[in-house]
Amino acid sequence: MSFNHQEIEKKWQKKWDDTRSGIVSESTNKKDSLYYLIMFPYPSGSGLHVGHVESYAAIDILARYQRMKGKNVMVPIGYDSFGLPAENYAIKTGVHPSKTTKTAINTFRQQMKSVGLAFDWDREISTSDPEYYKWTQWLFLLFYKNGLAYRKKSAVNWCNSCSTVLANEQVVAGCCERCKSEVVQKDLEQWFFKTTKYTEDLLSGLDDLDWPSKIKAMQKNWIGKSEGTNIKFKIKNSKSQVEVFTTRPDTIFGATYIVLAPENPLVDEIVLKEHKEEISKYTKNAQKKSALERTELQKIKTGVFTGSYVINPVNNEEIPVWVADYVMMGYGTGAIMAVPAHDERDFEFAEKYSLEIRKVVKSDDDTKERCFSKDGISLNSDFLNGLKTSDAKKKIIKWLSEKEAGDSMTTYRIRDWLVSRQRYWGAPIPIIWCDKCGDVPVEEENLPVLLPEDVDFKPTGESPLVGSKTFHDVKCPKCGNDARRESDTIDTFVDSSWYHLRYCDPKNKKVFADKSKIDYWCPVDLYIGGAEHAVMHLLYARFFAHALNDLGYIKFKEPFTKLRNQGLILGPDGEKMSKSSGNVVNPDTIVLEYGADAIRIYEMFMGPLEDEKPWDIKGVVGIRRFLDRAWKVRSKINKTESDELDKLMHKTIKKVGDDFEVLKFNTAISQLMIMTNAMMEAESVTKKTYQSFIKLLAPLAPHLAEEVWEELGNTKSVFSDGWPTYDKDKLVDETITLAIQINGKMRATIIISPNASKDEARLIALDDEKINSYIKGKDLKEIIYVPGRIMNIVVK
RNA sequence: GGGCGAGUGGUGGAAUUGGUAUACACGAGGGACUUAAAAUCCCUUGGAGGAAACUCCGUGCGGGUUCGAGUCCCGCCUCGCCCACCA
Repeated sequence: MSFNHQEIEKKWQKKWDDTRSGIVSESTNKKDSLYYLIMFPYPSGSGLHVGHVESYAAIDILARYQRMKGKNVMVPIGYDSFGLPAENYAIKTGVHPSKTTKTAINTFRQQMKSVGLAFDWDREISTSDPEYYKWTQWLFLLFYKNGLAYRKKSAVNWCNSCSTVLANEQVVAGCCERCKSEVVQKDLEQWFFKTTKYTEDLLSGLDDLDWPSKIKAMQKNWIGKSEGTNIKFKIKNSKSQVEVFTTRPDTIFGATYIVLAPENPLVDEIVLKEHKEEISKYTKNAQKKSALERTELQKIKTGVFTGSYVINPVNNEEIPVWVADYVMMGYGTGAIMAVPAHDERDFEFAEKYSLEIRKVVKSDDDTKERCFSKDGISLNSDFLNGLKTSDAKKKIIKWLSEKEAGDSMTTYRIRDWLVSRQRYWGAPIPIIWCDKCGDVPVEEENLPVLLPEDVDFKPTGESPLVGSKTFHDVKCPKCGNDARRESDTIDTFVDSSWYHLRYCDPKNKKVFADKSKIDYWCPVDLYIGGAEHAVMHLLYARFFAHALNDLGYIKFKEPFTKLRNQGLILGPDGEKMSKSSGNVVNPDTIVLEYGADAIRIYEMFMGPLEDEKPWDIKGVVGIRRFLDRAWKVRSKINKTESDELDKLMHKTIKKVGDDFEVLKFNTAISQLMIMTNAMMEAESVTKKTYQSFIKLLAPLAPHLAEEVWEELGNTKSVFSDGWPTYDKDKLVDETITLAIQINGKMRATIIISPNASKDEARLIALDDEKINSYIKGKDLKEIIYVPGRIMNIVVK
């Protein structure tokens, strides 16, 4: 006999929807509040994925568990609904993104409800909703007014395929993070957020976070702090100087040439007439190259001599200045001093162009032909000779700074966040351009700046908003003259940088969220999502929190106290699920055939939450069998049960609770299976024990638990009756099997009290026939006894 | 090149953080029920040897520490992910 999951699910899902019991979270003065958050989904047309179900089920189970323990838990849900897929779909089909988005959201909601997720539906938000993006625009203006949003012309990443600029974080190995096509450099005037204002805070803030070390490392890596020295080389026959950045100032006596990045503004200034043509050809060519080409591995280094020389401050030597695209403008000062004897890249370049290679650091291994880039002892370096690299660095920095020829300098890889996009489906940037007044912010009472409907979606390199008749032309709020709106939209990563704040107070019309409500819920106690957001969303959201903290809007700097990444669920073939491989598992069909409880438990039972693991439909069948057995235990209910069963129940209560606390759902489920098997084997089970079991199962299998609970004669929800408690005395057994090792090898077991003394244990062990056969005729050297764990008899 | 992580049965994975390796589940084999199948229930299931009691081997490889190592240390191998001409 099997239970009818379809009927049960329909019944309880309706009941939960009607009563909203235990789901709606109020900010009260109750202290025990928890804020659990999952990274909200992009509502794609293909619907909910089994990967979504994994993290959502995990959060849902924890939330239900904590609510049973009396905590006030908020688990909100919403949709990251602005973005390119809907817009690209519109370009192809002509269907407006708002329409497809609405449909997709309805599908998502229905699917999430079908797996019994107890989200607080009253807090549902959607980033493309004007009620939401009004506040995205408001925050943009807040940043603008406080100097955290600014406009600047610079070389930016441009994706031809997406027809928009991209932030540095959205360029992966020279390609667009979204569409994987090549990214090129363009000189454009764009809007930026000043993330670099909080660089050090973003770095140090990582220390106290309970986040996977990998994500912390990635953020650290991305911020890319590098401590080195800025050295000034005077240009011969000029008042100007070249500033270079190096982490090895101790090798300055080995600097045999200088390299400028092609984009370095100094190039034009110092290049000699006879070299001008060649240089401009080279720099133009370099600019045309994509970031991918520039950084391509094994690339043959190229460069051109400028004709100019600089003076080395330590020995007044004249050093030639070259331009080469192996030096990047975006890092350090866009110029380096080349020390070919001690840097691989410089070595390669020097060999090619026959530049001097001068050794100034002694290596441990002189037989090596190639350059030596590790630390060693300085030589051929005048006053640095004989010093260890670390000491030489100190000495030269002191020397340079005294001569005002250089100083310590810290550089970072992180750049300000480019937030404008030349695309339609996003929040319009709330700025008005006036010929007289320049850029003027839209007044607060005129927010939101609504997305116009009368646009041609086709990207032209300009924002599609440019073509709108209703949108573009406005009066300047300052002077009243004819003006035009900024037509770019805001990067959708801005939308998702503050949604966790809006959840605290999603319907507020006066502020983005009431301060007291943010104080009550935030920061987020547990955040679950994919690791792919390591340096984009998570860094941006942290920046927002740091900025809003700085501006006095929130009390905390770090928005997500604890973070966990769910592992990827692979297809049955062990490959990443994708439409093209045809290995995508649709949760709907699983829910229909095996039930919502089965898919929830199966996804938790597959393995540790953070691991990558393949889908196996046989596993779902196994879980369904377990649920059927758990259901069938009802027929065993009687007045009595064995002591062993009672004890096992208490152990199970402890184990399941402990495992939930640390998100080890797989072992919690395994314990429930052990309990179920024991109940099925038992003569009878008391109602009390079975009810406790059902409560433990309830967070995992809420539908089944509610149904059984009601059948057992309870009138209120199983979730309203509290989490079972265990009796400590019942966790220990009167006797246990103790493993006996002889010389470290497991040889026998004895039955003994877990807290027997060493003498007692020794007596029993030495009385054992089998043990005796091993130690007969040998010298007993030592007996190691760990009560309740092991005894090791050492003989010779 | 740098950083992070992982290697345990046929498979997914357990192992109280140094104490009976392989819990739980899947799969496989055998049996019961059935006209038959499905479902369900019971038994077996790391490898090798043995009729059996039992013995030996066994957590990627090689060392080490320890009474005792999947777990700690040193040196390798393999795989995965992230970053990378970062000066």
